[in-house]
This record gives sequence, structure tokens and C-alpha cells, in this order.
Amino acid sequence: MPRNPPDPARRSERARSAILESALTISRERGYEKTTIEAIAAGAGVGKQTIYRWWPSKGAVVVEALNEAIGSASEFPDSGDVREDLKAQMRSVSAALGGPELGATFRAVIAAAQSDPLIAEALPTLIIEPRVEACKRRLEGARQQGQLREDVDLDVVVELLYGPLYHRFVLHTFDIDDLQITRVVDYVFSGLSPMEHVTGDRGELRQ
Amino acid sequence: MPRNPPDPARRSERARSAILESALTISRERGYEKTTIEAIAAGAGVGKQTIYRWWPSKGAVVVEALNEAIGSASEFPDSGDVREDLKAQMRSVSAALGGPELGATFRAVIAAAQSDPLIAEALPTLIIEPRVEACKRRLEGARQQGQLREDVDLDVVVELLYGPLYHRFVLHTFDIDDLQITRVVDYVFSGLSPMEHVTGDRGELRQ
Amino acid sequence: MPRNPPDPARRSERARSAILESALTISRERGYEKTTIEAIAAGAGVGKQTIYRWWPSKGAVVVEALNEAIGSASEFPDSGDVREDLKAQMRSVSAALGGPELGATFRAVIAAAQSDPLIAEALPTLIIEPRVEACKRRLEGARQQGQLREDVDLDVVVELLYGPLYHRFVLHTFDIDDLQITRVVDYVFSGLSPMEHVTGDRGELRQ
Amino acid sequence: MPRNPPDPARRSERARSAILESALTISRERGYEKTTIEAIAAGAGVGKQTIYRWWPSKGAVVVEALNEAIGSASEFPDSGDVREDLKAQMRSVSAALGGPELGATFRAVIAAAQSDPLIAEALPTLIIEPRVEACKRRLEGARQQGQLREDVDLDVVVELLYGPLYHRFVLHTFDIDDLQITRVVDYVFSGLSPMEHVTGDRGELRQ
DNA sequence: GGGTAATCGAGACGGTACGTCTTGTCTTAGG
DNA sequence: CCTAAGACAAGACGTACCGTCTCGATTACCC
Repeated sequence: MPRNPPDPARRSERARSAILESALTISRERGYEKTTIEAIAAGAGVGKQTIYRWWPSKGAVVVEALNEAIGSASEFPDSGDVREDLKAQMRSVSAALGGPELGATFRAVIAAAQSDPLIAEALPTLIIEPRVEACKRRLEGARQQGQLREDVDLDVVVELLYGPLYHRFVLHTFDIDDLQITRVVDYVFSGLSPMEHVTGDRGELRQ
Repeated sequence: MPRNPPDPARRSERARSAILESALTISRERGYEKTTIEAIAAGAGVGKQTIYRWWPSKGAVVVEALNEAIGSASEFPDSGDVREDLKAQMRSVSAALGGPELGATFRAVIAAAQSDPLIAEALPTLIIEPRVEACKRRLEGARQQGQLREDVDLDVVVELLYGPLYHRFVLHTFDIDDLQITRVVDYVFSGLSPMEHVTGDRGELRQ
Repeated sequence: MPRNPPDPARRSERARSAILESALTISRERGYEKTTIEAIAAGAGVGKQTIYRWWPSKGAVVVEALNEAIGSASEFPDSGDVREDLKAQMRSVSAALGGPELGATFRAVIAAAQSDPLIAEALPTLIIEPRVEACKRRLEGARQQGQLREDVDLDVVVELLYGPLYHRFVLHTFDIDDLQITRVVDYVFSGLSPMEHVTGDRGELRQ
Repeated sequence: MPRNPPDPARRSERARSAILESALTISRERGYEKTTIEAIAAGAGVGKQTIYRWWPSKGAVVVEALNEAIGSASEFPDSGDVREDLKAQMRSVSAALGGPELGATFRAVIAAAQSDPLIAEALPTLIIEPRVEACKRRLEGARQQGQLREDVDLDVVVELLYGPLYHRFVLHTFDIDDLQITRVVDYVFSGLSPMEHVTGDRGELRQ
């Protein structure tokens, strides 16, 4: 006697968006750990069952809410200069991570992903990958314009760029700042080996 | 009539270590968020009051437990070839993170640090910084041997090297593997800009 | 814009009888209080709205179901000996109350009557009174044959006879048995006052 | 791993009596079916768990509350005239059953006993039997004074007396009134058979 | 015999209460 | 006094039903 999954066609869009909005608001106001499904439901004017029908856990609601809040807005700029475009985009990621709006919620989602398998799956799928793909598309463009070596693995390049940001974010070592971003991009493009080779244009590795 | 603080002289060492051990086990098994004081007490064969008497919060118990468990940082190898030394060290970090024992524990700490300020402070101080310093010492040695540019910020270099590993670890995008490690080190040293002339030694950027 | 009442002509007979059958089954199996409209609907393979369209409450469904199920009252036997006829009839009532089928159903109705005004009205009217009347007719016959005092209130006599059975049935003190029935009838006819001279026919008040 | 039953020695008397009082009040005010454990707990200023710890169900709380409310007060009067003493006691039972204070709650408990095995056991044990025993003691006294035949089964006599009251109470046929009580007692003592024997003192079987 | 209106099965919806679990405080008994 | 054990008030958990509502998809009546 298998439990039928609910029929998405009958789903109420009004309820869905009210829930996501309520989830984000409450998460922001009292922190993720003190966010309860009861409160999300009350805040959205919705029965608890409506949440349990469509999401498996509090975390799942919050990831989805977070994803909608960040927006699909992450399309990369393309000014022709890949280094500057990356820095600009990384600065906006940094602002989002550090800002009071989404930062704390994003932290909480990362925390939840460490023990909740459902979120461990949703976080990369829903939030990380689409933005990684956007970054890879920009890098691919740069490669075709000769700003990037032909043979690099773009997945690793993305990790080289954003990994340092997340390193600070999750390990609480330093705040992410423009200086870190500048150096990360410049080091990654120019390399750490003593310059036996010409980097071409911008060897400005100081400060 | 002020509440007298408990007298440390009368404290039961047996209870203390049973609590720390139980906290660690449960944190590892079900994640930090699902770790409850009730369960720690039950697992330690101890009354809840004994925990509340000596620690202010669940987080405080867990940091103390972790601090005792992880032990001190190991020194970097120095074979003369900084790239290979880094790869070796990163592989051993990768093995630890991926292993079932320390990996799960470390996930729990990272998760806890995202919401508990006590752990947010203890994690970089006690755990991360000593290891970063060891790495920086090795890099400094490399710099003096001419394997590293003079002007780079070593903190950022450490983040460039380990950030990609943590990126995979906390965001659950891919498993950390040797290939990633190889590429990270090589890209970071050689740079991503197209090589106008070969760096001489190891241009082996394929595979 | 008044809500049109449903049109009885279009009513599905299949649904109606499936609902009544399901209501009776569930009422019998888990008791009236734990009978839910949800379960009746599911058991009948019917939408909940179909029940709410035609009945105002759970109680209404159950009375209607019971009314169809119990059938009409049977006539009393008349062997000429009113005591024996009463005992015989009371034994058959006792068997019905004690039996798993009607007993459980009847328990459910009695329970329902204590809280649902609809059933509180229907139970005496539809179920009790016809049977009381049959009993009273037999007692009237006995009176005319000189087996019963002229001046007794037959309603009270019926209660004297059947009250003890229901006392055991609803209060769960003892099981109804032949011994109780025999004694009830004999005590009622012979009286409890010490016999100053024997009644002639059946003074057999022992065992 | 057997669940330890709670230790009665540690039980809070304050909580216990607040719960029973709250249960009775709410039961009276909104009816048994609409009485919820949630409301009882709130009304008593008590956690729900404290109710669930000591009672298995809502019904059990209400039976106990009812029992305390009725009071042990049921000792029988002994004026020397057993008929009058019985009538007096039956009138007070009738007043309790019919009264707005306990009548509705008692109905609900009887209803619950029809489907809840726990209440089916508690109702006779806790409430009925102590009062039946008191009645039997009075009847035994009457027997020793020669007001009652030697050979009657007192359990059946009690049922003969109270059965008719409960018959009206649970089947909703008539209201219990003084006339019924008078007739029940008189019929039971004098017997229904035409008077071939002298009843001694009071053959007043009219009206 | 085709249009249309109401019933049907199904089930999502906003709610209330359920019975369980955990929290942090308070109380009891024993060493 | 400190310990373990655990009752306590509070309140969130995830589930079950409530009674209402909205869906297509059959009916069954009326033109």
C-alpha cells in the first residue's frame, strides 16, 4: 500500500510562496535553529500539513527559500576582461555571504548540510551548481578569447576562485574582503612560481 | 542570597570524561543539531543536572570534547620540493576529511560553528590556525629557496590551496580526490594565464 | 445567492449504501468515538464531500446505518406462563447483547446517544420503544389472565425486568447470564419481603 | 529495555488535583467530546506530559475526576425502614445523574466505557462497586432485621433497584423521577404476583 | 442526441488536537 | 554537599481528522 506522492498540479502557488517568504523572514529574525515549522506555518497563514506535504524538513524549506532569495541574478558580467568580471562577481557573492540578510541563513544551510542528507543533496544541486555553471560559461568565453590556458579543468578553476571565500566563511578565520578577492584572482591567473615567464599584461602582484 | 558556584574541587573526573566521550560519540553519529543534552547524559550514565552544572550550553560541551579529541597539529614534511610536499600534506588532510571517524566529527564541528558563537571562536583558534601556521612555515621555506614569488600573501596562498578542498567538503559537490589536489597545486603555481613561454620545470598541466 | 440543497433525484444509491455499510463496520470495529468521517469515506471508496453533502454529522450517518441494520422488533412468545416467556425473551436479548455482532453495534449506539442529540432521540424512538411495547402487550395479556397484579405501571415493570440487564451491559460489572435472568424475574414476581405464607406456585427462590 | 513506570512517591499533589479540577470544569463547560487534554493541561497550568505520565487517556482523567466529585459520601442512611432509606438514596443518585453538574459528564464516561477498555474497567471498579457495596451493607442490615427474605442474591437486588434508573438514563426513554423510584422499590419488595400473601405493612401499591 | 448542470472520487487547503520528545529548572534519596 | 534520577512547565515535533474547497470525469436530465 504505497503512499501516493502529492499531485503537483493541485499545488497552491499562494501557499508555496507565502511559506518561503515566511521561512526566510523568521530565519532572519530569530536564527535558523530557533526557526520552527510551527512558526513558519503560522507566519504564512498556512496549515502545518501543507508544509509537510511538500517539503521533507525545515531545512528543505529554508534551502528553497534561500535559493529564491538569492535569485537567478547570478549571470556573469562580460566586460571583456575576465579577471575584473570575476572580481566583481566574487565581491557580490562576498556581500551576500557577509550581509545580514542572507549570510546567517546561508551559514545555517551549510551547517544543516553536514548532517541532513537531504540538504546535503539539495544545497549543491539547487544552489551551488547553477552558479558554478554560470561561472564556467564565463571562463569558457575567456578561454576562447585567449585569456585562459586551453588545458585547465574549469571545475577546479571555480573551486580555486570560490574555495578561499568559503574557507573564510565556514571556518571563521577572517572576514572576506576585497583584498582577498583581488589577490585570489591575481595569484590564480599569474601563478605563484617566480616569474620566469611573462604574464603579459598585469604583473601587479603587489598589495 | 547569591547562588554559589559549584566547587571544582568536588568535581567528579569520572563524570566529566564520560560526558565528553558521550558528547563526541553522539555528535559524530547523529550530527550536532540532533545532539541533545538528554542523550549525552543518558549515554554518559549521568544526570542532566551534572551537565548543566558545569557547562553553559551544549556547544561548550562539544568544543571541549573536540579539543581533547583532535590533538595537536603535525609538522609539514620538507623534501625540498614544495609542490610535492603540499600535495602529500593535502592528501593526508583529504584522507582525514573523507574518513568516517574524523570526517564526521569535523563536519559536526563545522556545522556547530555556523550557529554557536562559542564554537565559531574555538574552531579557527584551536584547530585551524596551528595547521595554517605549519603550512605557512613550509611555504616560507620554499620562498627562501626561490620556489615561490617573493611578494605573495601566504595567508591567501593557504586559502588557495585548502579552500578548494573545503569547498568540496562542506558544499558536497564532489569527493576530494588526488586529481583535484594535483591540479589545485599545479594551477596555483603555474597560473591560469596562457603560457607565453614554458616555466621550465613542470608544465605538466595535463591530467 | 442561496446554496441550493442537493437534488435527491441525482443521488447515487451505490454511494449511499456503501457509506452506511462502511459506517456500521467501522463503528463496530473501533467504537463510535474513534469512527471518523475520513475512515468511513475511505472504507466506502467515496469522497468525503459525498458524505458531507447528504448527512449533517457523523452521528446522522451512524443512526441511519443502524436503523437499516437492526430491523424490526419481534413479537413476544405466549406460552401461557408469563414468567417463562419473559425469561425466554430476556435470554434472547442477553444473547444479542453479549454476541460480538449486535453487542458491539449496540454499544456504539448507546455510546453515541450519550453525546449526540440526534442519536439520543433516535435510540428510544426507533429501537427501544417498539420492543418495550411488545413486552407491555405480553404483560397486559398476563394481567388479564390473573398472573399480574392489576395496579402495576407496566412501563416500570419493563424497566424492572430489563434495567438489570442494561445495568450489567453498560456498566461492565458482570456478564449477563441465565442465573441473573431467572432471579430477576422471580424476585420481581415474588417480591423481596419475607414470605409470610407461600405464594403457592413457585417459591423456588434458591439458586 | 523496559520503560520504568513513574514513581508515585515523587508525584506532585498540586499538579494532580489541579488536573482533576480542570478536567471536570472543562468537561462541564464544553462537554466531554470537546474536552481536550491540551485544554485540561492549559487550564491546570500543567505540561501535557504530566497528564500523559499519570493517566493513559482523557477518559481516565475524567473518571477519576468524576469519582472525586461524587465523593465517598455514598454511605447509606439507616432509619430502620429499608424501603424509605433506599428511596432516599435513589433520589440522591437520581439528582446527581439528572443534574447539570455531573449528569453530562457521567453520561460521557458511560459512553467512553463502551469502546475504551481502560474505562470499561475503571468505571465499575472505581465508581460503581464501592457504592454497590454500601447498598449491599444496608440491605444486609435489613435482612438481619427481618425486612428482607433470607435467600436473595443481594447483587441482583441492587441491580433490580438501580437498573431501572440507568435504563432511563442511558436509553433516554424517560426522565428519572420520584414516582419511578417509589414504584421500583415498592414493586420490588411487594412483588408483582397478585397478592395471595400478606405484604405485612404497606400494600400501598397505588399511585 | 448534445448541452449542461449536478454528483461523483479524489485530495489540497487552513486548522485543531493528538501523543511524543526535549528543554532547562526543581525536587528527592542516597552516599 | 554532590550525585543520579527523574518529575515538572513549556512548547515544538510530525500525524490524523476536521469541514471546506477545487478539480476533472462521469452521469442523467432537458431541450
